[in-house]
Amino acid sequence: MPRVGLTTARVAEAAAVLADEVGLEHVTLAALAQRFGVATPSLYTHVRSQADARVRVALLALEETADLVAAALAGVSGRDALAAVGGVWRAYAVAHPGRYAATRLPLDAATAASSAGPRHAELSRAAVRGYRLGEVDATHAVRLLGATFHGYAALDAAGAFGHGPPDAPSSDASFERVLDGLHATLTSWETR
Amino acid sequence: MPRVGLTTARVAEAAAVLADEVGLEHVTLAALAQRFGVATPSLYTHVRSQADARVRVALLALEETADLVAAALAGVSGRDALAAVGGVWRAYAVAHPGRYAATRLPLDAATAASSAGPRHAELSRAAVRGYRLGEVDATHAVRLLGATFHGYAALDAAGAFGHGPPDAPSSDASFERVLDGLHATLTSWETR
DNA sequence: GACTCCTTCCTACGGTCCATAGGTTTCAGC
DNA sequence: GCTGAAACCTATGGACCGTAGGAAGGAGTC
Repeated sequence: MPRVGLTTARVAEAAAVLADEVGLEHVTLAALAQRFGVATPSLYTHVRSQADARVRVALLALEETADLVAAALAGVSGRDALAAVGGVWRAYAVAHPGRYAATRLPLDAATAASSAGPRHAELSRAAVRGYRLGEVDATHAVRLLGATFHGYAALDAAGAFGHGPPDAPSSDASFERVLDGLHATLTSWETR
Repeated sequence: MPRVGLTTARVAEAAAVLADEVGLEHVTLAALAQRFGVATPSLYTHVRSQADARVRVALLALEETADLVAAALAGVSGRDALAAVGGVWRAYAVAHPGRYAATRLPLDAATAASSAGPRHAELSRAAVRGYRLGEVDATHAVRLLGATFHGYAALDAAGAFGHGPPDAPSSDASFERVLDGLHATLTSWETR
């Protein structure tokens, strides 16, 4: 029997592809094994459990999005920087719904610390650097950005913006207004 | 064998309690049946499937939160109204994590239309009424509020605000700043 | 080129759960 | 007491997770 050449990384990658195709909650080890042409238990050499496989999708997606955000942020500041970060998440959530959902998984402290999460925090701080905020205010701003962008992506993914009347404004239009709002808020962010 | 007296409503209520205790993803029909002292298949008289049970938790939670928001909004406007709506969601997400998670489930169009979702949209519109926005801008504002509050609750629930350094500002403090930001944005929300 | 041994991958298995099929019992109303 | 519609049951099949223990591929050694 020829060996397939499984590795932890290849399993994680396949899990990510599968997640995008069928949704993160349908990423089963059975389906992954079938995709590799391998018996289910063989995967346990490379992944500890089903939950572990999903966490690895999250780590992979966090790395990917961090790279995308870093690239999008190059050479821009102010509202453009906000649009860059928000745009990456919005586009990623549409293009890779399973991976995006994985980024919303709660990670334990050690895993979170060694993930690209801290890099995301750094990138967000960089995105608001142009607004010349203090240390603490920058933290608040990073949280505001994270909450807004992820909340927006989540509502969009859940179809919440499509449940209204047909003449309602488009999600794109609302997103521009959201960026306007964030920009205005950060521009005149007087310290309390 | 004495009958337990199951009804769809009682099953949904039990599912909600269970969801808060063990998490929405662990709401199994087996666990529900055990809680009632009943065989698993007996539940199918009242609920179509496991997914149906979870959707019913969502509908129940949307009703509950709509009532809470309506009560919190009574007699307030402006920033206080924003704080009222946001405060309800934040408190609910902490007090009823399983129910809250259920409110994030995607619903099909018919279910969404007959849920308390439209009432939530109406309530949010009422919350921003004091800012005297136009029809379209009000829609944008409602989306902004929804995205921000739910994104914030999600990040908080995922522990994203606890992964930072120990001297980072509290989640409560950031939330106040978020309210400030939303208030400032809506106050000077010039039409494009 | 045969040997060794680590690793990969296998079969076999037990357990939990969802969901359907079809029978039995409870109980309200007559 | 009778009847019929429920509620609730047992039996069953199927999907999946995860463990145990064995067989086989293949890299490195002599």
